[in-house]
Amino acid sequence: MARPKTPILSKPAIRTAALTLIDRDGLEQLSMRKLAQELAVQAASLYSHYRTKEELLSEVAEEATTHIDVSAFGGGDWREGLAVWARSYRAALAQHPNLLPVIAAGPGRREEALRRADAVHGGLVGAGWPPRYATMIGASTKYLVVGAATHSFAGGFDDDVWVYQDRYPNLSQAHRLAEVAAEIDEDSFELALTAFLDGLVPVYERVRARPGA
Amino acid sequence: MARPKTPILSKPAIRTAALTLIDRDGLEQLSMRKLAQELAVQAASLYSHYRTKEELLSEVAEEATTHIDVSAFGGGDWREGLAVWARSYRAALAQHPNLLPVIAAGPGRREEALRRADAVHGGLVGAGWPPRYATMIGASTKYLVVGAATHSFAGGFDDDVWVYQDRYPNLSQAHRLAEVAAEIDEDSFELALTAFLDGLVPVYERVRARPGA
DNA sequence: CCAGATAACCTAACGGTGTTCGGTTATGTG
DNA sequence: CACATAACCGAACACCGTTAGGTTATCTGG
Repeated sequence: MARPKTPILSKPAIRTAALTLIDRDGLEQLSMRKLAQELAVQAASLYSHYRTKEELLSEVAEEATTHIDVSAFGGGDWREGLAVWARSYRAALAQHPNLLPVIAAGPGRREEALRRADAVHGGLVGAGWPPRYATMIGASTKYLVVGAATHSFAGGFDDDVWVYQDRYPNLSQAHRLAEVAAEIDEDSFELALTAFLDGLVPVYERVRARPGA
Repeated sequence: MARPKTPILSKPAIRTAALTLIDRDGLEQLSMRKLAQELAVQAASLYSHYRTKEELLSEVAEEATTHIDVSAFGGGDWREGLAVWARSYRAALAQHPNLLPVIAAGPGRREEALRRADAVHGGLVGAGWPPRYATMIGASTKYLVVGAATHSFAGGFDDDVWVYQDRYPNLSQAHRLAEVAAEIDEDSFELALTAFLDGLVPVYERVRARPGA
């Protein structure tokens, strides 16, 4: 068999299949051969559309993060802008947890990621933050989101974690609560985000009062 | 050649060589064959000491995190305890940035990591936080540390260059940019940690005033 | 003191990986 | 209608983690 009458592959089709496999079996289970098999094709054929596996994963990541919302900075309310951004960011990561290492590995050459970073930065500056603070706050918020996602989704403790309870008495509470891990994750993230934003308020007032300091 | 007169390998020697290679060439460049070569040995010999590569990496990670300091919870000052923990945690990650994915992948079965988690949890409870909050605060602080480390070390600043331009508009040489990025990372982390801890104070007072809520 | 077990290395191989090379054939273009 | 190109395939390359089975030095029990 050689060239088919109608093309079997396309970049979007490859991306969709890859993301499906990643969601189902995990990132490290994805191989070019398995992906090809899913598409009823040979592995080498994928390289007509993507030059490397890395390039494919990068575009998959880009596609998975398109719904991150940076629009809430419009009103000049930096607190609301950050909160909406952070929550939608986290939601995007939560939708495809197995993809997280790819996204966390950095923006790479993903155009949209840079555009969003620019919107956040501009929104903070527009709301009155000095540029250098805007940089730091944007980075810090990302820390919270990515950090929360990694530790929520990355597995954490093993399943049979009860083994440790007698040896680590203080953790027993945490482990009991691990039954509702998703709820704890959510609450922890909200607590951290709220505390962080609250803690930023006095900094904002201080900086605004004395712009030169 | 068969069994040597004096053993060539040992678990510590393997760990040290592995960490050296990881520091020098990056995590994904480490293979059992290269590691064996560095130790003047065949790859299969490593399996007399470590059952899998994963087990080896886990112990390397454990060794690299031994200096994380959870002792500051002793005085009952939860704010100081968290700050010392977070900063020493971050310092440990910064010392071996290429190892970060292994550490970020979760405590797994690493004894020391669990012991420290227990100490943090116990320290917070001892300082007056309800167990449920202790769990969330411990997790959140880790979010900050791991998130900061992920985006500082793993990120490759090639594409994040624009972020720094407002602060250092004249800086276009990439080699000087690295140190600038490090400085901004440091400042961002400190800002985030301080804001987070500051934001926690009113929560603490609220929770203490009404323990049932 | 010697026998057997064990420890620590070896060579060779298995099944897997990402990727490349050189085909073959259908389609779009001059 | 010729030809370039696009889209597939089969086979292979150089790696990877890991295992099986072999060889030899050292340790241990009788």
